[in-house]
Amino acid sequence: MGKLFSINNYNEIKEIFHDKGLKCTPQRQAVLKVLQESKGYLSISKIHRNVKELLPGTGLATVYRSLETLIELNLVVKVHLEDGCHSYAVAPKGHRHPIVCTDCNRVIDYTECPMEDLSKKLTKDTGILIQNHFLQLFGTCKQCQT
Amino acid sequence: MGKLFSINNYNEIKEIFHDKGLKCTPQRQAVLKVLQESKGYLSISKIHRNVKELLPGTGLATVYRSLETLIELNLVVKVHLEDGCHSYAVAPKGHRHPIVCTDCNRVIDYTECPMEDLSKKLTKDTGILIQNHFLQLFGTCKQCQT
DNA sequence: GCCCTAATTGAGAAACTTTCTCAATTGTAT
DNA sequence: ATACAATTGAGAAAGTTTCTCAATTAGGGC
Repeated sequence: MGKLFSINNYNEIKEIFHDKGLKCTPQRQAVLKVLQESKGYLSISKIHRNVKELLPGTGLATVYRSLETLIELNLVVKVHLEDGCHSYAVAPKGHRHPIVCTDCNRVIDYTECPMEDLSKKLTKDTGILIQNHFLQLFGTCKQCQT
Repeated sequence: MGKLFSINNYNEIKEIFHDKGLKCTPQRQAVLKVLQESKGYLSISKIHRNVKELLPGTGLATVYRSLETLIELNLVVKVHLEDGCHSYAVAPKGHRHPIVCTDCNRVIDYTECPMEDLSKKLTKDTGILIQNHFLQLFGTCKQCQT
C-alpha cells in the first residue's frame, strides 16, 4: 500500500521497519502518526479512536500489536501515570525525561539528566550496578499557573 | 477481633486507622504484615496468596480494598515495574527511592534524592512548578553480580 | 505489473485484572 | 452486652489485554 500519511520522515521510518524484517503497514504508520501529532501521552482507547479516524477499520488488537512493535523499535515509549494507568508517547530522541503537567496533560521534555553523576556515585557507595532508571516529573506548567 | 499478628508497632498502626475513622481489621493487618515481611515488591496475586496463609478465607476484593486503604494512609506505595505491571510495597519512611535488582527482585532503598536541587533549578529554568516526581532505579545488586 | 510467501490484520473468543453489589459479619464506642 | 456503621466474602460485572485463525496485504523477485 505504500506511504499513506505524510509522516515527517517516511523513508527513515520505512527503513527502521525493514531493517528488522517488519512491514511498514498503514496501521503501524497511523499509530505512530497519532502519537507524533499528540501533544501529550495518549491512552490505548484514545489512540484507537484517533487511528480509526485515519484508518476506519482498524481493530483494537492491531493497536496493541502496533504499539508493541513500535516500542521494540524504540519509536514509542510506554509511560506510567500517577494513578497507575498506562499511556504511550513517541520516544524522545536521546536521553530525556518527561515532565507531565497535571492540569493540562501536556508534556515537556527535559534533557538534563541528574542520573549520570548519581549512578556512578551510587555504584561506588552501594556496590549496586545501576543499569537503568525511570524518572518522571509532575508539575504545573506556566499556562496552568493562573 | 483485636490484635491478630505481632506487627512491630501495633498500637501506632491501630491509631492511624482510628484517626481516620477506619477499623483495624485482621485483613488489613494481614496485608500490611505480608508487605512488611517481604524483601521486595509484591504483586496482587502474591499478596493474596500470602495473606491467605495468615487468614485463610480472605477474598481477593478485600486485598484490593485493603491496599487502597493502606495507600490512602501512606503506609503502602504502589509501584510500577519495567514491564508496566503494578506491585505494592510498604511505604518507605521519609523521602526515598527504591532500587530494584532485576535479577533477584530485591529492593534497596536509597535516601539521597537528586531531585531536591534539580526541582528548584528546573522551576527557575522552565517556569514549570514541579510538584511531584517518580524515580526508580534498576540494576544488579552485589550478590547477583557473579 | 504480476506472482508468491510470510507477515499482518480484523473479529471475536478467551484470559486476566479490577471494581461493584449486597447480604452477612465484625470492630468499636457507648 | 448492645447497637450501629464499617467491612467482608462471594460472585457478578466491567474493563483491559492477549490469543486464535481465516482472510488480507506488503515487499521481493521475476
